[in-house]
Order: sequence, then C-alpha cells, then structure tokens
Amino acid sequence: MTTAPYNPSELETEAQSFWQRHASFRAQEDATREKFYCLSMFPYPSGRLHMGHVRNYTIGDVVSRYQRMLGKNVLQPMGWDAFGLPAEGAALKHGLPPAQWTRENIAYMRGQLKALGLAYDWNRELATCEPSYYRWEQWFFTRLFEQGLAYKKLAVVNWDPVDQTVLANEQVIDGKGWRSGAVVERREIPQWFLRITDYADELLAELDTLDWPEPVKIMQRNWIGRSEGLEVDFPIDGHDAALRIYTTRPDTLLGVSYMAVAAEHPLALAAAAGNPELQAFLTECQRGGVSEAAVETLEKQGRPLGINARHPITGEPVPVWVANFVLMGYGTGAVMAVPAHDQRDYEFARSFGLPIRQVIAPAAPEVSIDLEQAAFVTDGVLVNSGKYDGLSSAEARAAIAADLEAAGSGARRTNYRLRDWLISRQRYWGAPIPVIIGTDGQPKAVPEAGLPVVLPEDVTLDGAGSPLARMPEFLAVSDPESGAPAQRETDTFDTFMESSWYYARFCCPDADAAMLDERANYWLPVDLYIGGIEHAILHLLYARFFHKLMRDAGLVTSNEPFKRLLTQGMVLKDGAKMSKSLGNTVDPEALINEYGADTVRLFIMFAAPPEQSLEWSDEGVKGAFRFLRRLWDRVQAHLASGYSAGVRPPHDQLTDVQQQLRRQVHDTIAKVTDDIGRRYTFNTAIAATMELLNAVSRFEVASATDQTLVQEALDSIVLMLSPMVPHICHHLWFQLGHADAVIDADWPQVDEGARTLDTMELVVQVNGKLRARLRLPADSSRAAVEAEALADRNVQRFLDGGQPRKVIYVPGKLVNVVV
RNA sequence: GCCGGGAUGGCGGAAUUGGUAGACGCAGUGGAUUCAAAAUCCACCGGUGGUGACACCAUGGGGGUUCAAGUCCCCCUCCCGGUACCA
Repeated sequence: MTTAPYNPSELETEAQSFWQRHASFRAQEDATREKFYCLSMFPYPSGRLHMGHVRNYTIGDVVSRYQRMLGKNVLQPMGWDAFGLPAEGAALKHGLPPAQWTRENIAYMRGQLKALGLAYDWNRELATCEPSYYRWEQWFFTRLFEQGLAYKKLAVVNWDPVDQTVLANEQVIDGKGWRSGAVVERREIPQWFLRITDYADELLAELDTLDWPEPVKIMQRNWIGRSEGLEVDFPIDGHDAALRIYTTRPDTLLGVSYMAVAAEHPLALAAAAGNPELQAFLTECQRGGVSEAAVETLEKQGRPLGINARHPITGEPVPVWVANFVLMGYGTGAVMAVPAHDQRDYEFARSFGLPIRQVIAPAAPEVSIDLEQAAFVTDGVLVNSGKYDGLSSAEARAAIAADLEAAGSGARRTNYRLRDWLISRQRYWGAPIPVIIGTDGQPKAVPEAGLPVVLPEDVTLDGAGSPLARMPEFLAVSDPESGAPAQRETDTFDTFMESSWYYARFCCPDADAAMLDERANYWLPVDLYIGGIEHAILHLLYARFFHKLMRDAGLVTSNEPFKRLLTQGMVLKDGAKMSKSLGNTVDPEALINEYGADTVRLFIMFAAPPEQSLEWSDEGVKGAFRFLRRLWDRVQAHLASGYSAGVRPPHDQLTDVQQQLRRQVHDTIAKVTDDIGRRYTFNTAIAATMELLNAVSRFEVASATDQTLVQEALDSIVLMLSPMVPHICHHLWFQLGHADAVIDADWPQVDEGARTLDTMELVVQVNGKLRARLRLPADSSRAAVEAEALADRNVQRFLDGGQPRKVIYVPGKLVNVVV
C-alpha cells in the first residue's frame, strides 16, 4: 500500500476551510460555561508580518486551543492598532494618504495571519482608525474632561526649528531632527493630560493582585516611584517667593551645599536678564531632546546664578545654580544638592569646585568611607548636624521634618515619580481630540450629538505640522455654548489611548449605542495577555489606568484588565534583533509557502521558551519540518501495519516492554500538560513529544495489543501537538479513526496506574561528587539504601578506608556520603 | 545615568523546590541504503588524560554560603529591553 506523503500546503488549506465552514472559532457568551479570554497584543499594521508577530500570535493560539480542549469557552480576537507615526512617515515617503496605506497593510497582514491558521473569531475584528471605534474613546474623553480628570497645561516638547514641528523622541537623533538635521530645541506648549497620578496608589497596590512576571511588577512599582519625603522652602535673598524643593533625604539637609534649578525656572530667567553670558548658557540648555535618557546622560553642566538661598535651619547662604540636568515640569524644577551623600550631586560638586560636607557617618564603625572617591549614599548616623548629631538617618528624618513643619518651612509629602499622562499629539494620523476652542478661548467638550469628530482622510502631508490646522472644513465649528463661530482642537490622541481599551471593545465590537455593554463583564478580565516585554511599563500601565477609569464610570466591574501576563522575548538573527536596517529579517510568508504554517509554528515554539529571546535558525526550521514528516509517516505506517487496534488489556497483564511504552505515554502527558498549562514552556513540551515519537518508532508491533498501545501513543501525541501544529493534527486525528475534529477533542488524561515503577535509580555521591548509580526496589528502607551505597566498589575506593562522617539521603534521588 | 533582564558544548536550548550539567533539536563525523545524489535509517558527538574501568576540568569573570551551587549571597564585565511623542 502506498501512502500519501506529507503535503502541508494542500492539507493546511483544507483544515483552514474546515474551520471556516464550521465557524469553529466564533465565540458566544454562555453564562453556563467557564470562559477563557486569551489575548495577544494587536499589531501595528506596518506592512508585513514579522517573526515577532508570528511568535506572539502562535503562543496565544497554542494557549487558546489548549484551553478549548480543557472545555473552556474561549475568546481569541484580533484587530489593528491602526493609528500611529509610521503611517505619516510612509505618507511623506510615498505620497499616499495614511488612511490608504494603513488599510492596505491591514488587508495584506490579515491574509498572512489567516495563513498561519490562528483560531481567531474574525467577526470581532476591529481597527482603531475607524470612527466606529474612536467615537467611544472621544465620548469617554468628554466625560473625563467634565470630571476634571482631563486637563490642559504647559509641557516641554522636542521642537524642530527648521521643520517648525514637534518631534517624537524617536525622531531626535543625537539631539538633531531626523529630517532637517537641525539642532532640536526644548519648547513649552499647552498639552492635554489625564490625571493618572490620582490613581497612583491604586495602580501600585493592585499590582499585588496580579499574576504577572515579577520583573514587570517591579518595573511598574519603580516607575510609579512612591516616596515619602519632605517639601522644603528655601527663602531666597531679594525674592518674596521661596524656592521649594522635595527631598526623600531630609536627614542630609545640613549637608546641602548648593541648589540647582532648571534653565526655564523663573529664578534662572530673572538672573539671566541683563547677563548675556548666563543668557547664552540658558539658551544652550534648551538644546537637545527632552527624553530622560538624553537628559540624564548629558555631561552635567551648570552656572551660578549669583543669588543665594537661605538654609531653613542654619540660615546660612546656599548658592543657587542653574543646571542642565534639572527639568522644569518634573517636580518643582529645582533640587537641593548634598554632594557628600548623593552621587550625581557629588560629581557635579567635583566638577565645579563646590563644597562636599559630610553629615552622615556609617552606622557600623568598621565600615570606612572615602569622600575623596565617592558619595556615601546609604543611611547612617548624623554628624556635623548640630542638635541632630547622633541620631540615625530614620530618626533624623522624623525630627527634621517635625521641626520644619513647626517652623512653617516644610511639609511631609508623599510623592510619585509617575507624572500625569500627556495624551495630546501635534499629529495628523490619530483620533481627533473632541474639543472646541470657544470664542472665550476656553476649551469645551464636543457635545455627544457632535460625535464622532471624524478625521478627514483625504489629505496630503508635507512634514510641517498637522494638515488639520490648514483645513477650514475641519476647523470651523460653532461654540457649543454661544453658537458663535469657533475652532476645533487640531491635536490628536496619543495612540496609547486606543490600545488602552481595545481588549474591552473586543467583547462587544458591534455595540453602537454604548462604549461597552454587558458582554464585556462576561469576558473580562482577560485571562492571559501575551505581548512583548517592551510594553512592560507604558502600555500596560496606561491600560490598567484606563480600566479603572472605565470601572469608575460604571462600564466594567473588574478592577484590573489582565489577570495573567506572559511577556515574550524578541526574535533575533545572528544575535541581533531582526530589522530592515540590519537586513537580517526572515519573511514568515516565504517560509509558510516553503514548509507550511505548522513547520513555522513548531520551530518558533520549539526554539526557546517564550519569555527568552529566540535565535532564528533556517536549519532549525528544516528540523521542525523533518519532525512533522516523521510524525506523518509514523501514523501512515501504523495504519498500514496489518494489525487492528482493539481493547487494551489491564496494565498488569502487559509485558515489560509494553508497560514501558505506556509509562512513557502517560509520563509525557503529565509533563506536557504541566509545560503548556502551568509553565508555558512549549519548547520542553515539544521535546517530550519528540522523545515519545522516537520511542514509538523503536517499538516493534507484533500483536493486536502492540497495535492498541501504539494507537494510544499516537492518539496522545496528536492531541498534545494539536495546539501547536493544528493543521497536520486535524488530518492525522481523522486518519487515526476519530469521527470528530481534533479541535473538539478532550485533552488527554493521565493514567497514574501506568506510571508507577517498582524500582528506582539512585545516584551515590562521595563529598558531593558522583561516584556510583544504584537500581533498587522502590520501597527500599533508608538503612538498606545506605548499606547498598556504602557497599559499592567505587564508593569504597573513595572512602579509602575512612569512616563516613555523615550520610545524606534524598529519598528516591540521591545518597551523599560525607567523609 | 536610572529601572528590569540575560550570559550553559560548534549552535538553539534542557536541568521546574539547592540534589546526576548538557534532555530535545541543529550542525558535524562514521556506517547502511543508492549506479549516484537527495531523502531515510543506525552509531558517535563538551574538553583533557587513559586500551579500558575511570579520573580531572568545565555553566561570562572573581569571591562567599552549603554535605551539595548553572541555581542562593557579594563584587565585576559584556549584551538586550524600557526610560513617558516608536509601537
């Protein structure tokens, strides 16, 4: 009998059309069933799928299909994070409207996703650039605006003085504009914000309730950066207003040797008036990008302003400096500097010859410090601090805070590193901010009847600001209160706004009378969210915040959007991230055409565990293909063996070899279940099924019972692999004689009775070094094990006639003889 | 700069709770099959020494804790992610 060879392209098309015909992945709310909402981060439609997408979506698909086999009601949707900067870049380069470029990319990438055989409910597909989506975001913003949770204030941006436009941090390269090459300037403009800081405490506290990777939670905690400290006012000679700073180290207050303010600070501006040299320095400080990385890695520069602050305790004069590493708008735009106990202040003081005054000594006398080399930054005991001498840092913090509060020059305060979320962008390709600048100059929310504010799509970009500002048909509107002619806001939303609630809209994408309806509370929260580690802070924090806003607006009942999180690593080639600029990309589509989607999926799940970076290997892909062909051929050989599978005899009536095969089948089921269900280590799950297939290949079939056992093994392998390589398993399952599709089969059950062994293997160490192996009855007593271990020839050799000082026995595993 | 992560054979990785370092796969070597090649199958496959049994060395570098360390602690190097307007 000749059997058909493995032909992935034919078989994958067939399986996909089966799923489509049966609407297999359509998700229906059903209160009687346990739900599982599995979500992979939706893609930005950049043009083509890359391997990072393939990895992300395969992981989600494996979990979804596995959960379905456990009997859950699974929702796995897909959509498009469609607004964003690259569309504007492409528009400038190719001269076509961002909307057209975006929609063409979506159409192409949708086809690529379908070719991967992902179990999506395509009925729920959404794109954030559609008014049917962003109208609800606009509506929600108007609610936040009315509640005071959205507001406008000045903020610093990167300004390209040649292109006369605001630049994204990414568009600032070495302090210069990406297109013009002009030196970027810092400029303050009015911007929209959301009060995420109002939710800082809750965002911090509820991290503890989440089943997320600990590093991600730590990063979010550090980002929120809650601190207990003291706000201190330093009076300024010749000024009415004091200089206010915040410090978490009031214990070092007596060690202050200078103050530093931002270049935009009123004190700096006042001092520069009539001082061209200082003015030139302030202008110099305006140069360069605003990103924290750019600012913090600058060479620290400063100038004395020639004015003094008064120390709030000693009354001594403290010189005020302007410094390029202090930013206006982060905190108060001013800091106190204690060079002896802060490394950055130390380096600045060293550069500019400022005093370094020690006020903290190590609590343990044996610890020596050297202020000639570095600052001493840990807590200790106060010295050179007058009446506070001898107090511990903690005691001094309390005492100094109390004294300053009593004197009216200080106040204890909880502070956050987290800043309010800047949501306005001076860009075209985004959701218009639904605001009208009234005749009185005040911003007013667009009334509900005026929503959505539709973004005009037929535009030409020229790289100099938003085209919306030059479109009278968009700009002209009447003041919602007075009816008089007024202007629309031309800023658009940060695209993180769209990605902060799409997971909820997937639950009810067709709701046209509300942002969300009751279906959202059936599916939410997302049970498993999968995406790149690069989103560990911003996207995930914004989405958590937005969820709480929606909860407080009565739209959802849960507190958190994503119960469990899986952060996937990057896909690398030759040790570097795949990117067009490096020319090391691998096109998933070409590989699917050559080997089939199953091979691509299998390799990407096998090459590394999901959280680690994954090194691409073309040879490894071939190996994955060979394995699938071996699986295919093994099933064909089984079907052609000439024996018929029947009822399996009881385990204890099987031969040793038969029992051994069954034991491996059920050991493997147990391992794979744990690997997929708990550990998400798909690579080791695949390795275990490969070993099982190797065992089946070695197993000689010479009876109906043998055939029955091989059938059990192959059934199990196909079931366990089906989440990862669903197309080939769809066919093999039917070939193995099952009437229903493998997607509707139950996950295999472990037969514990098949796993018991009546012997155990122990390793014997002498002084922690492996010296022998023993095979003993599984029920051997400790005394019997020790006796056998000590009797071993090699163990005797290493005892060298000496007596064991101690014998450590780890039951079932190891004996360590200590001499 | 700051926050988080990583480093194991020629390569990707395994070792799940401190208990056999190198599972599984790739590459390679030898053999079978073939007119030949591809494909497939079998065997070997960290280093050094030894015919061998086996011994010693070895998980980025240095130190420590422990009967026992890839795993825990301290210090260091390099690489990666984030750093609020890339998504």
